[in-house]
Amino acid sequence: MEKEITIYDIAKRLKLSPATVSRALNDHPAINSDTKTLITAMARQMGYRTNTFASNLRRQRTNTIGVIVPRLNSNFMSTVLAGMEKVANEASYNLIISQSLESVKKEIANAKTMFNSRVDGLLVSVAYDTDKIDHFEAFIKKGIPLLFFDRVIEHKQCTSIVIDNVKAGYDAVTHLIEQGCRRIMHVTGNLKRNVYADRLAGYQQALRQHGLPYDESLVMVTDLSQEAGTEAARRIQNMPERPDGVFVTNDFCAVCCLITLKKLGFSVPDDIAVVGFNDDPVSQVVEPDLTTIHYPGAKMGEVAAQSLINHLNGLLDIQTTNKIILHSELVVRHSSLKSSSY
Amino acid sequence: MEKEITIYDIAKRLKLSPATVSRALNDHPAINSDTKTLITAMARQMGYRTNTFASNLRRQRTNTIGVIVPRLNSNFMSTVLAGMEKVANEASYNLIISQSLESVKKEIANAKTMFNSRVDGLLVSVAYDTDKIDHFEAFIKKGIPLLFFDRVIEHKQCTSIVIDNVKAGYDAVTHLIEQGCRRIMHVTGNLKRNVYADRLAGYQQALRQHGLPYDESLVMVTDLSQEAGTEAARRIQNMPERPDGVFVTNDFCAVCCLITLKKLGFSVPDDIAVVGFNDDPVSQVVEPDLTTIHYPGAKMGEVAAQSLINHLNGLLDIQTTNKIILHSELVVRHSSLKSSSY
DNA sequence: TAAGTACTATCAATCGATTGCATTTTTTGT
DNA sequence: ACAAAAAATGCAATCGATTGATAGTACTTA
Repeated sequence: MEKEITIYDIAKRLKLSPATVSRALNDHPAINSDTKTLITAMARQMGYRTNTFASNLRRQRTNTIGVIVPRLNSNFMSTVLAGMEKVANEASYNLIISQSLESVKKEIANAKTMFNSRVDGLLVSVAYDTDKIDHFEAFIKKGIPLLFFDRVIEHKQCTSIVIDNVKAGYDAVTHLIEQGCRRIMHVTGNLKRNVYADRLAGYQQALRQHGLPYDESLVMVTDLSQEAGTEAARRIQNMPERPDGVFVTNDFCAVCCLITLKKLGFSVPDDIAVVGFNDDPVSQVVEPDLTTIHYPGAKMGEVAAQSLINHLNGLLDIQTTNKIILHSELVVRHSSLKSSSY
Repeated sequence: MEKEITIYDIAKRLKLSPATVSRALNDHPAINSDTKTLITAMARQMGYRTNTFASNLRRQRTNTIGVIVPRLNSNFMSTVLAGMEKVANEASYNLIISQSLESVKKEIANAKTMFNSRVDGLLVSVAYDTDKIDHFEAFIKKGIPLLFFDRVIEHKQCTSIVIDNVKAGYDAVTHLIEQGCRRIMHVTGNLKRNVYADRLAGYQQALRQHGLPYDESLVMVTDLSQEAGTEAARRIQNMPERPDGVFVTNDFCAVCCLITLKKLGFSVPDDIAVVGFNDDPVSQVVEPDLTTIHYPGAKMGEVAAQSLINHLNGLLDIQTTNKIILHSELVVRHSSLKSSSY
């Protein structure tokens, strides 16, 4: 455990003032470039490392971005985080990540921690049942930029990063209709969440546009877990008028549904076509492989982090950009291609 | 943007000294409990939040744990991280996460950042081709606890958290042998990494113990990507003496191999049995579902974080516990059950 | 040559919480 | 009621970097 080197040590050694050393290390224009070279060299030689606290204390910023997500361990979310980490790292920001585990209560606690850790900005994808955002008010009041991604909550002071979920839902269902489906079931999540509400809207829009009736009993709100997928398949089996297509807003759930359907003797896609959402790797593994909506996770993470950082660096004002919509697209695979259309 | 409240503001308001306020807020025994109540109440009322930098600057610790992983977005890793986050959060530590993207160079950069951020401790799973750990020496020298998990590097000053990879490999291969396999291929990753080297050792041990020859040409070192799985299947097809079993040390890679094998006309498990590693969700989706080694990711994250935190709180000395081995087990599914044994 | 300009570098205050030591207040025992 | 012990509080230095104001130096320019 050697002693930590400070700018004072460097200053003393070079018979300069700490102020000069500080400025030199920060590449301040008022310092002679020879002096800078000298100081930088000495700093390296002495093994100096800047003390972030002292610096933060003085500057009142942390170079840290907080991230709150429902859960870390989903393919989609970890991909988003990977994208954020990449951008943040390149801009030399640190990322503090915490998960709400889909509970508002934990989300509130996490927000408080982030607030106390004085993150420079916050990236949030809200929990399953969050409906107020009082717990983020503190950030807004203090002018700490707050940016929602994927599961967003509309707020005039916050930017949100999303895909066009209405269009995605519309595309998925239109595709099913074009494959000849006339009775399409929709398995989705909590409709409080924009992502699910919008996809439902897209579903309805597609039906309407193709002259199909909207039957509320075909919409199944679940937690989109694997069990929910299995359950959906069972329910389909027990329906008097069975659907000939199903649009599930989560790949894993869709895959479980698909597998169960097969077990129950249905032929996919001929008896019933299946479309998922997210383009999770599993969608390529299941048989038949799953038609799904490709969701640009890494991109979303990158854009979110980059926008926030640009805002922090004064390059872009988040307040003015209220919404960023990323491109998503339907990936057609075999789970939805009825043989009649080959 | 309101002014930030400090202990000085509270002190002035209550006509006390900042020292007393500080002590009261930290529940110092020398402060009268009535005074404490008074101060706590006032702090809440005024909306005080502690300034972590000032505190850190003074105390020389950060309540932050650094984590360096190869990549965030794998099922296994995100599960580990979820476990870590849970424990850290409960102990009110923050987690700074960064990914090396399997490159030593990035790993070195990340380590430097972590060092400069003065994390209180570091949790590391090394990159694909890391072979020296000079970049962690700084931590060791400074007495900053360093703990490796999963992909570990032996070091007498560091604890490592692993599963018994030799045993896992042994179990997997023994199972294949018991199913009647006599010529077993092994698709694995860089043998510099303990996890792969150990599994290979287990593979060899199982062969030896059952009187089967070790044929080096059956061991295929790859990057364990999905393409590698496909490639492995192709190679199997082109072998003069085809194997009747394959042990792949990664589920996703195994699944791709399995699917390709099927496409090439092999019957799984009858022509060739497949065993994977990790118990990734995909292993239950593929058909036939994949026999694999269940790997306790969340547990590993929890144990790693908890050990580190205990050490930091002086409850446990990391130096003495040199290695923690978690339990893993073989999960038998249909990809390896030859019909003769039904 | 005096004054003006542009560079460089320094001074000293500041960010907010912590803590060893000193001081004041309260309690205890006689 | 008073000294001694115990409890509660205050003082002031400290952690290290930053920065506005200021001073010194060298070089121009009139």
